[in-house]
Amino acid sequence: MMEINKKEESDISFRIRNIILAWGEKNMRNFPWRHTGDPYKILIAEIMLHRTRAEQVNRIYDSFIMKYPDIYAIVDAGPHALKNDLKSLGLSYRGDMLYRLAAQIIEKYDGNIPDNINDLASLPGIGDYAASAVMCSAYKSPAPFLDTNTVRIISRVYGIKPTDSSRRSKEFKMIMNSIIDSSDTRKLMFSMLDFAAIVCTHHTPECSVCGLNRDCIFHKEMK
DNA sequence: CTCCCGCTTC
DNA sequence: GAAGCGGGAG
Repeated sequence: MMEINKKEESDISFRIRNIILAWGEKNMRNFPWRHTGDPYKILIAEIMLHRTRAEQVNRIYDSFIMKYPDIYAIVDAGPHALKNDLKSLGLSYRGDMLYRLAAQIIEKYDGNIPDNINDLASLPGIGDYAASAVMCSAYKSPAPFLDTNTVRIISRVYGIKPTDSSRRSKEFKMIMNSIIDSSDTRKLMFSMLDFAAIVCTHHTPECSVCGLNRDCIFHKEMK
């Protein structure tokens, strides 16, 4: 009984992993923060991406990094200048947050961005998602990305109704870990984000061209 | 677990 | 109206 469930579970994880990775090979989007291993640049991207579309961030990201090449440039600039340069992204409190973030990294960590999930998540403006993104992208740790997009894929395929707390729930984290297994986590997570943004969209998902439709409970119920 | 945030895009 | 590579506060 338990054996069968476990096997079916791993079969689905296996198919999700490979289908998403194959899709990503051809369709993964190409943002500057996805190619760097510099924890600072990834941290900046995550602050900007907070509840903000990637295309929107992409418009200002390069010039922002040019203007603020490191954590000390952030502190030197001060909250007001930062708020002004982040204005087009909305959520104006992020200017202050970014300043406090940089100041705390300098004060507590001598300017070095922490390389463990607990210290990262204790920083202002950095929660589970951003901490995982830094661990995965900068420090090559298999940390899962659980955001509205990846949660949507899992909730649809597995038929679990998503709630506001799904992205922090143990259930979704465990499923995501089973999908990651020992694959290239960074590539898989970016592929998954883009798959959700392009195929498994919130409104009118492209189920007819979705490689997961055979396994997807959401799709089965829609037919 | 629930609610809010702020602007842009859909 | 709702939602976005979420995080913090209640």
